[in-house]
Amino acid sequence: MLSGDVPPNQTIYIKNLNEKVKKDELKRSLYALFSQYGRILDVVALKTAKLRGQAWVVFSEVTAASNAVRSMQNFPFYDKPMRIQFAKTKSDCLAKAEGTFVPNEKKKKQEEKAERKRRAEEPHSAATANDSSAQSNGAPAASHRQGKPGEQEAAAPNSILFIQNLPYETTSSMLQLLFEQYPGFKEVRMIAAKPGIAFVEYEDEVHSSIAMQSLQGFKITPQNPMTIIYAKK
DNA sequence: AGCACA
Repeated sequence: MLSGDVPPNQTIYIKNLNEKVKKDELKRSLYALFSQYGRILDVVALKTAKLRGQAWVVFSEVTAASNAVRSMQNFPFYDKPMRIQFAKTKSDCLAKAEGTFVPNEKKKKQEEKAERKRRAEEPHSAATANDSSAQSNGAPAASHRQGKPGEQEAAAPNSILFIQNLPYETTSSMLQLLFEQYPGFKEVRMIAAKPGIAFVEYEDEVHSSIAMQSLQGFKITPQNPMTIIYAKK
């Protein structure tokens, strides 16, 4: 019904993703965005002809996946509304975890597919279209639970937030994806000379406060729970 | 639109 007739499971399938976004950035942003809902075990995205614009996010809990499907449905991500369903088949990382992983099946499937295609196109032995360009990268690993909010002393409320403890590789566009979820968002500012921190501006203190509460301790990587305080005036 | 992971 709601989620494309696939029964709930730990993996969500996302389509209608912006195909211009590089695979690596896409994975990181998806990780950042979806770790709100629970521990993420894997993010899979391929840029092959048939798999671009789609991704899989594997959660450690079905409930997390369900919440993600519900809450992030049509979320404007890189200017395109995400379409989210449950994945049709079990992710390899889950099969591996429970010891039911069968690497042969995958090979067989690929062969069958290639053969079918070959037969359909040409009865003779033809060359196969080899479009596999998949590679793994420094993708997300399992994260810990959401940390408790930082214990820093509260400055006076301010429409500008000061973010600390960001991973070195954080970009302002990544932060924007995160912070623009909350109403009143205006802009993210980072300083090239000062990695690990950022300023995020909202229309007023009310809106900045809500975002602060919501994203306090948010982890872009498992080692980096962000600390958010009001910027000094 | 499109359901993979090597």
